[in-house]
Amino acid sequence: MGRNNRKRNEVKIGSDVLNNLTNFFKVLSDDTRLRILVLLYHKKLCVCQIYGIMDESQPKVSKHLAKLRDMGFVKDERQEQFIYYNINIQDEVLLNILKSIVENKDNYPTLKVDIEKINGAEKYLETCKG
Amino acid sequence: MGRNNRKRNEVKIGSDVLNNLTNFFKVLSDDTRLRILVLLYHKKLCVCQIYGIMDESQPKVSKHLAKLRDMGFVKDERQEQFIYYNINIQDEVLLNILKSIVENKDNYPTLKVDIEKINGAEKYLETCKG
DNA sequence: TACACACATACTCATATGCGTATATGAGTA
DNA sequence: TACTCATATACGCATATGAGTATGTGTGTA
Repeated sequence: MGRNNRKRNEVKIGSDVLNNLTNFFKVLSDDTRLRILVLLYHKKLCVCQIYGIMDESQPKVSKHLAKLRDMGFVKDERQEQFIYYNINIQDEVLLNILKSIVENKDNYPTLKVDIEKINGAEKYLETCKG
Repeated sequence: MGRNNRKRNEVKIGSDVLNNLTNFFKVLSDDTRLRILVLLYHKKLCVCQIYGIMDESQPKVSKHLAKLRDMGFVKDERQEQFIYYNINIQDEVLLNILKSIVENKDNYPTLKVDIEKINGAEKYLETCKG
């Protein structure tokens, strides 16, 4: 159930009927969030794995994860010491967009490298203990 | 050749390899631009037709068109008194995203209405003469 | 109960974004 | 050349956004 009773934002961004779409594109319009979503599209990961794989700072990744969570595109879940995030998108149009990006990952070297690192994701748990 | 020798921005936004993608999503993250792109995906239109169909102000539409043009997603072309814009996207991934949105226009009432108005686009030329 | 670890958040700052209003520009025409 | 029309841009404003640094929070463990 996520971070218990900690404050959540329950963000409601925009007011137009196009909300679903434009909010999703707002999310994808930032490199960090795009990379995160592509990662989570493949596999549930904990925060330290994510910023380990992406080689970004913990607060940066954490903040973007919070935004993704508040906008409803990912869900968090504690497992022992770690908090795992997984994707939470049902909308077919949105899923297809992610799918299409992933299928063409060869066009996007950064994403490709990220994805390749997923297979060694456990390795990045060691990243945390430092 | 567009607006002749008027200043053009030749915008170069972002620096990452993900540019193509994230810039496109930046474009789509604004309702106005999303609607414009969806319109132009169907048919070449002049400015007054666009803001007529969308029922938005001329400067607002014009400014977003300029942005779309500077980012290379549309092209402009004068035909007599009017300046027509058409879409200028070759990237298959990006085209597929638009295609997918259009195919699911039933989910997006605003887009659906816009698209339905395209068939009477000539009518909106009269909008201009006012 | 105190500590360590994984993660979240607050704060500050610089920059970007979108809007409305007013005005400029350039092509065509009288 | 003066005028009109379609479109583009400038300006000022309010708000949003992202980054880094520092610190808070809660769970598990010693």
